[in-house]
Amino acid sequence: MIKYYLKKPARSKMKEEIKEKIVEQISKEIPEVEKIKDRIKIEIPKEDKFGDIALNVAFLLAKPLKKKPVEIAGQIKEILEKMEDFSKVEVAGAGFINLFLSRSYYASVLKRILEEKDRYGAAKELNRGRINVEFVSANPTGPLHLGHGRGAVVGNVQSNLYQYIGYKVEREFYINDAGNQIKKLGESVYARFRQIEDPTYPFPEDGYHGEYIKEIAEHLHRYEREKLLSMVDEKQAIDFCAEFAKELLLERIKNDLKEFGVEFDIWFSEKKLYTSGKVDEAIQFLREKGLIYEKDGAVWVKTTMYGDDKDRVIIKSDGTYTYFAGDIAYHYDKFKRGYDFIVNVWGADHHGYFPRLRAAVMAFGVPEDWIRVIFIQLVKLFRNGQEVKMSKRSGSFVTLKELIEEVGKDAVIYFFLTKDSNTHLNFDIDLALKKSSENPVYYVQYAHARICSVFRETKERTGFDPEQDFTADIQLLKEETERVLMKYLSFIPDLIADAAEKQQPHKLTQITYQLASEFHYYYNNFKFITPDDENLMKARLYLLKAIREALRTLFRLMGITPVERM
RNA sequence: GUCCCCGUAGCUCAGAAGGAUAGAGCGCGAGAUUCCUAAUCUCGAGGUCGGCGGUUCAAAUCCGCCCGGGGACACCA
Repeated sequence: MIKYYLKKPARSKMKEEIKEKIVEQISKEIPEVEKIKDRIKIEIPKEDKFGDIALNVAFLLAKPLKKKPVEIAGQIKEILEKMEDFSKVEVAGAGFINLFLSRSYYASVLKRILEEKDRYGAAKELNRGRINVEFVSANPTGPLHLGHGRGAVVGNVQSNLYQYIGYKVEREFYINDAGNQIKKLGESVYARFRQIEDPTYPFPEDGYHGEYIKEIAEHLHRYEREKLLSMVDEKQAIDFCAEFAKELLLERIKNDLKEFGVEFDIWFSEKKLYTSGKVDEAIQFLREKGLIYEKDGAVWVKTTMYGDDKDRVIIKSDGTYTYFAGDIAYHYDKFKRGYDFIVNVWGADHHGYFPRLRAAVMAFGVPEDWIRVIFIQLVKLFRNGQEVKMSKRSGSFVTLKELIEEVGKDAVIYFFLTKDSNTHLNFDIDLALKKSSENPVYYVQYAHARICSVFRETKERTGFDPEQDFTADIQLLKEETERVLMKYLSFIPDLIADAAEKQQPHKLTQITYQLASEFHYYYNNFKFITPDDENLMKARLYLLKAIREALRTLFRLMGITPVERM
């Protein structure tokens, strides 16, 4: 699937700040550095022996200076060694410059984390722009299934991420309450209603088979039997069933999402688009721009003007609107609301639909990347190593609600975020239920609970309560593991911002897992409760407290519970 | 036919938008508990990054061609 994200690479704050400083120093002796400035990469090496930050500057200067990268690196090393942000500067490999951050730098990082708490690194003000994220948008014709759940998590977490980097986000659910699906819903419910008294009453061929349809029919039979049977016109009865079922199912959807921690600011009704004349308004707008014409008795829009393969019909020859017409009107409405950009979270099966919608939207006069789409691939459920086959048509499928009831909200969210939304996801129910390190959800939650446990134990044993505000001397944290932890903590805002800008919320699970893993290692190799060395104890607890806040920041973004006791 | 996505360890997948010896989890093999939670950790084996060219100091990553898998191309919603 195509990845539609911001074309500009992430400009993370910390890396940019460091880069500016470094370039400033180098340019004093090597002015050529200004020319290759944009290509300088501030990298966080995978291996700690390569330092906290790696620079590729020497490679970039090789050509203009006509010297070997290693020689240039040596020269730059001497310049950077004078800067106090770095405790050590090394030249390695063919010309990498590895920088080691100093303890005083880390002290400021930890302090900042404890001040910002579970909003570590988050934008203080939502002044970067106002955007709209539309997701789930399930037809109110049945319960939410796993695909919707994945879309809900991805849409919600991506919204959180946008807020983290400073956007004001409006979450929107588009209710497909017009058209054939709702009609089928009404027919299905009505047929089940009639079958209660007359089992031979025909069920519509492509109707909805789920048990919930029967339940609704039974409810109607109990409370609205006379009313429905007295309707002379069957169509009227079907409409009544449709309306009743739709409202009920929509309520259920809302409740399921709420329990899942997902809430919307706007519930937008498709039906209202038509009744309020917004479709005609949008078509009129396009007509004035000369993008509308008639052919073969239908009305077409010239989407080819904006990169679509072919023009598209918006009013069929029978006079009714196509679904596309509704979508154009819907997006015209969003356009008029004045967002800086909008994001749509769609099932991957709508992939081919994107160019045409983008074309229509571009006709409104917005740039190409004003509309962005995140595609959600299929979720397959596995139990006992076997795929749990799902079919909505036959009515045999596991709903989102059932899955949450079985494995818990946190596991569902976490598992939905383990892979790029763009790739197929295998959901292993057995793994999600395991209470061991194999289960990543337990693993990360346990890290948090463990820190809480250490704090409780500290208070118990020493009388010192780490939950209170206190200060510590970070210089005492001399272990390699501690340095690695502080380094990782310092880069977390960059990593989150990166995930936000690339629209890859699944990176949050990776960031979280890595932090948890590093902490577990620390726990297993060092003692934190050391009353005979109170200063060291406080320094370590101070670090633990920062780790806990960073975990909480990540949990908060994902919507996962920071469990204090397990 | 046109277009899009994918191909990395036995399996599931990462790979900080071109960097150092390609990583993790599971699985496999070997170990650790008088201990703040073993719901944890340590070590090891395992690779032609689908193939062939190209771009450059440097390619799993960018470009071209080929092979294999999946998907999209409605006056459906």
